[in-house]
Amino acid sequence: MLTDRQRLILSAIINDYIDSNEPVGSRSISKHEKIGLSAATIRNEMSDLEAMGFLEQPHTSAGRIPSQKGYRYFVDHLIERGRLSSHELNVLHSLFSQKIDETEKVMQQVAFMMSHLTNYTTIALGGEIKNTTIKHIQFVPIQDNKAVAIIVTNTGHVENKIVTIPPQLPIGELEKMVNVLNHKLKDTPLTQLKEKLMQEVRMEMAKHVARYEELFIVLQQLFTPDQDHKVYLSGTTNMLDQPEFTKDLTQVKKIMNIFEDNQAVTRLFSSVNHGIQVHIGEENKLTEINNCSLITATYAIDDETMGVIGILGPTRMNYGKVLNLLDYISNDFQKVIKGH
Amino acid sequence: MLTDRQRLILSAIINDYIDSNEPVGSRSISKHEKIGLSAATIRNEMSDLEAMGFLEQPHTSAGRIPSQKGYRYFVDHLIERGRLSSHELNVLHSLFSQKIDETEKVMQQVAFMMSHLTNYTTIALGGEIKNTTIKHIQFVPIQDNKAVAIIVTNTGHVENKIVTIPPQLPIGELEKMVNVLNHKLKDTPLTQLKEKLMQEVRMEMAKHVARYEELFIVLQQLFTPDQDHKVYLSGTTNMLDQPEFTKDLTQVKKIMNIFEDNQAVTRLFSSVNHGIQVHIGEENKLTEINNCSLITATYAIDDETMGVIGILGPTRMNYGKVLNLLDYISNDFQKVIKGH
DNA sequence: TTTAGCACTCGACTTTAATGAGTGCTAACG
DNA sequence: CGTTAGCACTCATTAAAGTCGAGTGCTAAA
Repeated sequence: MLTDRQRLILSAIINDYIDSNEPVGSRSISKHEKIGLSAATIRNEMSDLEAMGFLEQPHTSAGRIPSQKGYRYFVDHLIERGRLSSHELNVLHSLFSQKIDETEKVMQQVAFMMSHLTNYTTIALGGEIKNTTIKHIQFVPIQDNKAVAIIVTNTGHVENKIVTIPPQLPIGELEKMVNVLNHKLKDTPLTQLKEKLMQEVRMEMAKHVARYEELFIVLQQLFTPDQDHKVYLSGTTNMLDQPEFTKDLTQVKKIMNIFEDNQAVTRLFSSVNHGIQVHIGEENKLTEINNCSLITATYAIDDETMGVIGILGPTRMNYGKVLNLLDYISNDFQKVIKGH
Repeated sequence: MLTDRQRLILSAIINDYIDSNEPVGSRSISKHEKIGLSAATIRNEMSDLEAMGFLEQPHTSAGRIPSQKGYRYFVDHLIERGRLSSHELNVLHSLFSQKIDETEKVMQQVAFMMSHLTNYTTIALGGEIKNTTIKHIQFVPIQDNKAVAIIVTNTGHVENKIVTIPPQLPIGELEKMVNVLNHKLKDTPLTQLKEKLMQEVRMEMAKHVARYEELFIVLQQLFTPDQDHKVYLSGTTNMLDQPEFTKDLTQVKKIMNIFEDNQAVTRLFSSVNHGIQVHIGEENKLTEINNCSLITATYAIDDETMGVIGILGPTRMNYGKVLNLLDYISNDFQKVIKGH
């Protein structure tokens, strides 16, 4: 579809634009080492590339900028993956050597480092429920009729929720229920939880526990998935450094408001697939970020998909750099969690 | 120190400036209903007020703006507290009627509403440890040598942390330790925790638990206060609506970066006293917000101080409105937590 | 003590002109 | 036939000059 020369030129234009955020002119391209052509020739090619939809012209007498289609082609075919710089490697290794135990802290740290290495906003989603199993369930009474329900998963995550206990419940019934729960639900994947609860647990409770219907209602409350993903953010203000956003603050506001809204963030990530993915401009779910690109990477521990890291920047973002970093993090993430 | 007339004029100027964000001129003040004076007279008074340090002049031929001292005097002596508007009351009542159980959710909700009612940024700090006591301690093993330590407080808050268990610890020793802990630490205020741990618990463990030194190290890790306050934010982007900040984005960046840094936030709130407090401009701990004002209110449940809500805006913020709202929330906060 | 009048200041805004990077097109060149 | 030099034209950006008006300080009169 494109000649080698056109690919070379397109690539040069996009790379230049990513650096400068200014329409790229024919003359500056013709000066590139690898291209031994005059500005006039470049102009002809540019004109063709524009006709094919890879480039756009902000106004008649300006240079060209990449179109969404241009970026897509660039990401899919032209991008050249480099090595990480020694600085990047140092930062990442310092991260890996930290042996942080709590997943929360790790997430926060990873997000922090990514945003600092890229100068884009990093969004990390934790706690994918796939393959997580229940390790332990417990109720701790805290007031007359309230108790904290605590659920521990095999990943060491602790979920807790305050529940109301039916009044005048005979002492011991709660304990019986907990026994049933632990017996029946231990090692149950969260995905099968609901199902198992409604069937096995219900039956077992009917056998052993007095007033089980009331208690069962409590359980249903407890296990209904109110949990949005936990969102870890870092570098949100990096948005303010991008000249394309600084010009229109209302847009930055809209974008940053997304960060405060867990639901919106979850929606944004709802179509993320396994591995590394690039969502360019209007390919994104939320119109607010239709001139941003979001690069997502799922990460896993012991081959269990755990969550997603996303890097959000302008469509004119440094795809190569971000992809390299995410590749690295994504592959070696378990090392961090497990402490090298 | 100030005549009644001067107070009236100062008040009028500040109120005008809060609305308009523009230097206030003598003519506009002389038009005020309550002031039956000509612009020339106002000018003389303004000149005096400036000499006394309550007003400033951006440049020779401009109106006056309040100085920090002016705001301080305004807040301390001139501010008139009004009633909440019916809209505000509605919003707050809808909040109170929600019966949300989890403190986390409540905090988030309160922050959300405050930021929407004020159009300033709201920062809520949860989990003041004063008067919180320990209700239950437990260890749940999750891998060979790891366990989740869970601490439940009387407020229903659950703290959890992953700890490493000494290798080849005889089964049962962990349990023994937990028994000791629960026995000795139950109902201990968090403030006395460290002390009690080092003395009573240590002794008791020495008696009953094998290899207690190793386990004790684990405990020390567990109870060291790594816990920054949990920070709930809402309306961070409201900063971008304030014209004084829009002009200098680097400043907004600095401010918003604080929000991402738990430590900085905690420092910012470190000097907060009981009740409602106004921190104007340079009175604030962090230089980044030296042209902001922070209004803080401690809130309590059952007379136990729980945490702080802070509203952050430009020094030219609507003190009256915010104070009214915080007063209300602060007094009736328990209702929300307890579900009316 | 208050006020009207007046000259003066100075930021904000508008207008105009100059600049220059970039294009498209045409004609010549190898 | 692809490539390139030349040239007229476009148009955003920047700078300079000029206008406007809100506001002040001071003086003198009520």
